[in-house]
Amino acid sequence: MDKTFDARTEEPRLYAAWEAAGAFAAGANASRDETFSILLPPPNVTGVLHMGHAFNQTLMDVLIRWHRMRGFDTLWQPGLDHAGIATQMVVERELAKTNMRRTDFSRADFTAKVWEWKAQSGGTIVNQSKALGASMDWSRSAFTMGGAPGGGEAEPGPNFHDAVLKTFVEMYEKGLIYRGKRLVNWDPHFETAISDLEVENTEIDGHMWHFKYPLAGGETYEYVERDENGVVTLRETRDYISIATTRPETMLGDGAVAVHPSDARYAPIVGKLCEIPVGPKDQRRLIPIITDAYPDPDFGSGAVKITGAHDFNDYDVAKRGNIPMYRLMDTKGDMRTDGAPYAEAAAIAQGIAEGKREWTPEFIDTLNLVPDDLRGLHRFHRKGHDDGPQAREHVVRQITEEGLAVTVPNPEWDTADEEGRMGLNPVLPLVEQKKIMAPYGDRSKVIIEPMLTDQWFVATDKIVGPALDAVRAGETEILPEQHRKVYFNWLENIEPWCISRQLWWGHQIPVWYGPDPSEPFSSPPKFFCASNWSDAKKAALDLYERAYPDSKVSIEEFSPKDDSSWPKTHRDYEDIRAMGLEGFEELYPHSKLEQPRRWRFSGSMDPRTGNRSITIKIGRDPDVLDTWFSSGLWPLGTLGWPDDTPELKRYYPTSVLITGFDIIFFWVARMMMMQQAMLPDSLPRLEKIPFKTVYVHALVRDEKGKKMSKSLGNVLDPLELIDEYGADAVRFTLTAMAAMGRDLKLSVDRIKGYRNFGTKLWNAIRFAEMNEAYANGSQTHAIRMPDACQTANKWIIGETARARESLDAALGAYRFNDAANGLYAHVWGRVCDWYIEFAKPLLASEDDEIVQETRATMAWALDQCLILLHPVMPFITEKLWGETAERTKMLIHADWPDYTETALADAAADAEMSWVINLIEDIRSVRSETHVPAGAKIQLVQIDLDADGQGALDRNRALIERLARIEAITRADTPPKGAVTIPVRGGTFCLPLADVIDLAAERARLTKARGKLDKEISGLQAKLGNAKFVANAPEEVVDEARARLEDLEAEATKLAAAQTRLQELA
RNA sequence: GGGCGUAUAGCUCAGCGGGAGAGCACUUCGUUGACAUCGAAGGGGUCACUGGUUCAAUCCCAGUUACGCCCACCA
Repeated sequence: MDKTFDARTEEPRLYAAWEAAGAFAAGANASRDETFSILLPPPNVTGVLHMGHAFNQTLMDVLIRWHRMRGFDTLWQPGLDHAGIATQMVVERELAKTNMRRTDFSRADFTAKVWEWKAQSGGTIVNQSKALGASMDWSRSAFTMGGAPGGGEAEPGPNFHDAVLKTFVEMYEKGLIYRGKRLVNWDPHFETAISDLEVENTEIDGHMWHFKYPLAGGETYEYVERDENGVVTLRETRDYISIATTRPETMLGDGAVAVHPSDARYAPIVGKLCEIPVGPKDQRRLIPIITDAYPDPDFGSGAVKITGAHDFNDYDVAKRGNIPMYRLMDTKGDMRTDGAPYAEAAAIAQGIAEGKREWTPEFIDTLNLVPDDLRGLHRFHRKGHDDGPQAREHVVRQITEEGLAVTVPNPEWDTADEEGRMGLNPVLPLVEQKKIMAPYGDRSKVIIEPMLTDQWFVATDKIVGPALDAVRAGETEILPEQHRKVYFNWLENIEPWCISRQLWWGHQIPVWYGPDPSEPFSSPPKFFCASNWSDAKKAALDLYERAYPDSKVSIEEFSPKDDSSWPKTHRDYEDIRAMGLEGFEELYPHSKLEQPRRWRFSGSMDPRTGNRSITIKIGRDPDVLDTWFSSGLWPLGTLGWPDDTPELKRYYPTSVLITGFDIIFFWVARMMMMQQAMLPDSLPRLEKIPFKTVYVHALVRDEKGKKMSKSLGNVLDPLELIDEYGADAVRFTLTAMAAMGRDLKLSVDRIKGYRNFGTKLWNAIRFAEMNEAYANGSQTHAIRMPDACQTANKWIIGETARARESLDAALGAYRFNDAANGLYAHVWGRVCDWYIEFAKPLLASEDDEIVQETRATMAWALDQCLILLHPVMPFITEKLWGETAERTKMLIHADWPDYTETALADAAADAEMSWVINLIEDIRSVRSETHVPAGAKIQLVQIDLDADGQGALDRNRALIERLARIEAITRADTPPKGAVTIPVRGGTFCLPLADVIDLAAERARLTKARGKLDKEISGLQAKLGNAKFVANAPEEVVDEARARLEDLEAEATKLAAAQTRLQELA
């Protein structure tokens, strides 16, 4: 055997052997009925393996391998997530390299490109997981877009597409999914809505501007400010109301100014109109001053402008107060360019404000209240763009120039002399530099714009109940427990989930739109929700035939050439208007197309027969579903649902989900809701819940505790680490550091240390090989636990049983760090440090029985190490397993032991070996402290010894002599002069070191030892002297203290005697 | 603003009601035929602070301080 394990060449070979043997397949090595199943949280197709994956896959693999060896019917279900935005982004970036954009392609052509990309470079992460040793059942690999159009036959795994559409349709039919115009988070970069969870709030340096909204008609009022005691601190006549804002560009869409009902300062002007101070002077809009509970009188001026279409708070206020809302921006977040010129739009809005006409939701999109000079500009100036001032900057400038900014005195004005004041302004506009929280898209890193658009939502409040109940009842256990609270907190306050995305890559929403028969040319549309075209068509035909009994109805699919954006831009709107109504006006003269439609309604009447025929084109919603909607179906979808597959019966509910805390909301909570919503009510609750346990692991950080990130350059690449130290070392490190509930700081030193641990094991086996422990005369003997006589052999058998029990207990409780550390301590600290050393003299024995027994014990004990270590360090252990003997099974399928400490441990042997170990350690310690050369052999003198001690000494003489480097053990009645005393349980030993001993050093040693002993003795005495302790403490605690005191006192006596002798010597 | 968490050896962290632990680092010694990716011995801690509960507190409770993280709409 070589001196070390060559991980780089051996690991891939071993992995290939496992794969070739089908060792990972579901049910492989199953010898009992119980199942154990884990779903891999599907990595993004775009993904590469990072430390987080390595960590979470290691933990899963440990559990899977452990259960597989225990004979469970295991399934580790792998797969990939199509990752809508992320993937589309990657492919668009690729296209950008050749100066192409997504919109240069048709939707079908673009998605074909994505599929192509997926086939080429998607899923590299799969092979990377293999390097880690992950034993997933690759034959069952799933994909969240599996079965979707464009994927082709090559796409393996279950038909996820069918499952997703079925889910949508069912949820729609049950009223769990609805469409509505609501304020959503809009990503202007990707031009899509995103969910609340995809928004990251980040603190940035912002400004707060203060502007004056003049009262209509130059009206004035007494503005009075008072302190807490009601004393007037400011009184002035004002003709304006002061507003603070961080987003001046949204002023254009204001519908009102709100103050708190209790705010006395503004009471005189509530109900009056004020003017938005932007736009052409003669077309300024007037808006009402209203009251609402939302404004905080103590913040800013206490007055808030209400822009319902671009702010979540304002949206609520506007809905409460029926305040008009106007969308100001297009899908890119630029100021709108569509619709009528400003003058026309403003006049209509003015009519609404004055109560002359009613505001309807249609105005949100049809009225463009952006002044002509600002149309087409960006919302605000973007850092790093050299395109000058944008809407925000212009608004601020215009207001300031007009003198409508709230001002503060210019500090320079006061200090300047008269001449210096030339060209200075006595006052400056009030602009506060302020930290503000800005919403960013988690992928685009662009500021999110709240936008009023039509989207699809899941009525989460209707499906959240079972997800909460399952955890509350403990039917799903969340570990560590602190995450339960986080889970509850989020679910108890859950908001509707926006699931539509204006992307191309994803599951297209299975809803077709058609006209309402009573109002075929105006909104709202009729929905035909069906999982395929023919069902949708059938539903449409059914509806329209009933609606138009006199006509012959035919249904066709509407397919616009370009359905790239939704909602439609102005240009699309014009196009559609131009396409006209195809000759049906006579029948429905009131029709007026005001909005883009995804349907066509046309008809004709034969003037001779009077027969009417109607053609209706219904069009499919171009949007796709949020990726998390499909990954939310991961448990059912991967197992073949909606078909009633054997896998579904067998492996659902799954045993444990291992995932990071960052996706508890995104994924875990949604899976908990969706599986239970989709499984039939007739199923027992426990059979609907997707996981018995959710183990939430912490974050892997760098060694300084920083989050690993590309921009910081502190990313540790698991593949590089595996290449350098081997997968086993990386796995062991991650397992050993996986203490529940705490982030782990990963350092290369630690990995190196565990690589050394592998080498240690390797060399222990090498030693056994050299000593023919495994050979035993025949090539293929079975390695069985021997019936040992030698104390050391009995002892290691008991220790092994202990190690197995505590390992199983640790893994059973997901205490991975305890599992790894226990293994480390057993293999290195007990087997290598002590047992192999003990075995050396035994193997050198002239008694062949002792030699054979020791060989057999060693082979067995080391075999157990291989078995117990295998889940954590699969490669090196499998290699050694094959190296040492001809085996009937690979280690990956070896039987996990079930022996117990009770059955195997021998208390007498344990006591004896700990006596021996203590003696050896004491002798070594004295040798080292008295500077006896390490190589020198010395005498050991036994002074007195009780029967147990004598027996232990006699039985282990060879071990003690070898490990403590003792020349010979002799007896004496009294310690020789100058000897160093070594008290042991039941006796005293001496090391006659008169010629080498340093009296002063020995005196110091004894004094120190006494000091330590005395301190502990007096502590124990005080404790035992306390009547309350004796009365109240459990009996065994008191007994233990007494016994310990006795031991310590005996030792102290011996040390005292040694001190006296030393004194006499001097 | 709400919630959660963490403070233990120089560093990274276990432990968590009855004797302060591990790995790394450090010091000294060591070519004892498994292993220098090693072995042996050792130094190093008022277990953040203040109170409380208890016969007993690093551990439980309350508060303080410091540092993290998550959620949230203060214009």
